[in-house]
Amino acid sequence: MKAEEYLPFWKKLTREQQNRFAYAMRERKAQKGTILHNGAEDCVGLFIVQSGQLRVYTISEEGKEITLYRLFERDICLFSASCIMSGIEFDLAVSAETDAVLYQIPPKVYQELMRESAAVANFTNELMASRFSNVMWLLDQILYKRLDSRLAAFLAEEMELLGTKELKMTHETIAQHLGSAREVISRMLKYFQNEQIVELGRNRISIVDEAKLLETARESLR
Amino acid sequence: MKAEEYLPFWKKLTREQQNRFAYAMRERKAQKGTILHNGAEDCVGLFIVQSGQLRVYTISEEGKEITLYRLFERDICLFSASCIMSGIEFDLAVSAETDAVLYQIPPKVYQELMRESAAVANFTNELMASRFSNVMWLLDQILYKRLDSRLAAFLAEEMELLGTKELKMTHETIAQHLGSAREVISRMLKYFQNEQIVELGRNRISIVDEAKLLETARESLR
DNA sequence: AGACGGATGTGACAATGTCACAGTCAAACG
DNA sequence: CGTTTGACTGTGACATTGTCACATCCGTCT
Repeated sequence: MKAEEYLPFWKKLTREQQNRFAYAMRERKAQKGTILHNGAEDCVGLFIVQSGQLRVYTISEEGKEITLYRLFERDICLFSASCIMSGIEFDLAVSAETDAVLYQIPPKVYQELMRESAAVANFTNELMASRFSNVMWLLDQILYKRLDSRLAAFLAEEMELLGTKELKMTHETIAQHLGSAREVISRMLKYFQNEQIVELGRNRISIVDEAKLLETARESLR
Repeated sequence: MKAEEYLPFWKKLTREQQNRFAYAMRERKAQKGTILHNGAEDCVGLFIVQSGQLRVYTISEEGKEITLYRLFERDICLFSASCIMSGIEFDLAVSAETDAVLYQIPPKVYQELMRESAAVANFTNELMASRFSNVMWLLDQILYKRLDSRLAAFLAEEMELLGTKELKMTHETIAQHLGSAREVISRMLKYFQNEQIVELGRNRISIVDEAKLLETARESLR
């Protein structure tokens, strides 16, 4: 395991701390769809994403979801260890959007190091600030952007991530990403189809006119 | 100045660090309405609220506002020093909602201490986690609560804070707190008036039926 | 081929936001 | 003491998004 590549504070740890860290760290494979963390009660510890893609999201009491942000290779998932961070009073869920390989660090080990080392604590700070930034960005989107624009942006992002114009996903899934309702997404996609931006099939959305999609993602402020 | 009362990490600082901190700290008085911080460019440093009440909010390009959270006595305003926190990529504004007295800590001094002391860094962490929690709470409100419920809750909170049932504020101001539009708030207040929950006047909202107000704040999930 | 279940389509209506403009009140001024 | 001015509030029409209740469709498994 080459933890040091992922952790900028590595060099500032003592040899003993490095050993403790390395000794506690485990590799974990997760299949696509696995729920890695759900709510405050389970406290699996930090994840470092070695490969694959995670989705961090919230679920309301009624079961409505919205994606807060995603994590990719080299990203670190802080909130799967939210129990060790005092001050956090909200629940997130984390799932594997693709098959993924993770390094897992037990919460207690990380917590200890954070208390001992200013470098680790400051790193954790930066990490939290990044996630905070992601959520603030989302808040802006929700408050000030139209849904058609957000939908277009989402489709463009998926296209980018998957490297294909043929997206295999249901309208319901998209609604859960955007925090909207299936019917609304369905209508909007149908509208996109009329505009020749996409072509629709069961469980399939093909981007036909990428330029127009990006245009839609950009325009239409509320 | 009794900074130590406000700062749980105080006892973990060396005498020299304590001196540096105390020497750099200044008292600052701010009149109601003063904008203490706006955007990433100005970096005044941390505030500790000695008395009064601050409002932390965002403004969109079009000028729409929404209140993220408020700070009261003994609270610490982190984002007025957002420049020293790497990882933060969003802009907030902070204003004094009442006349206020603050302790002000220069960004560089705090940054230095954060790098040196794990206690300071961990404290900063907790602080950020708290603010993050506030924003997550707000996100939940926006996504899953009806506006009438949020409005009722806001009026109840104001009543509580000011210790009076006679609120002096404009519909526009309320809209800015809730991230809504003036017309919508006006209509909703008028509805509240019909329901004998409030009584309205120019620049004045009197809570008539507190029980009903609280009821409205509680019920009506989306 | 038929049945089943997940996925999508649709209409009606509710909630909120937007726009344009009208009315109204209170402080300030002459 | 009346008028004026600007801020505040009211209102209708319409756009956007969410909700609900069903209908329909498509692919897979018998």
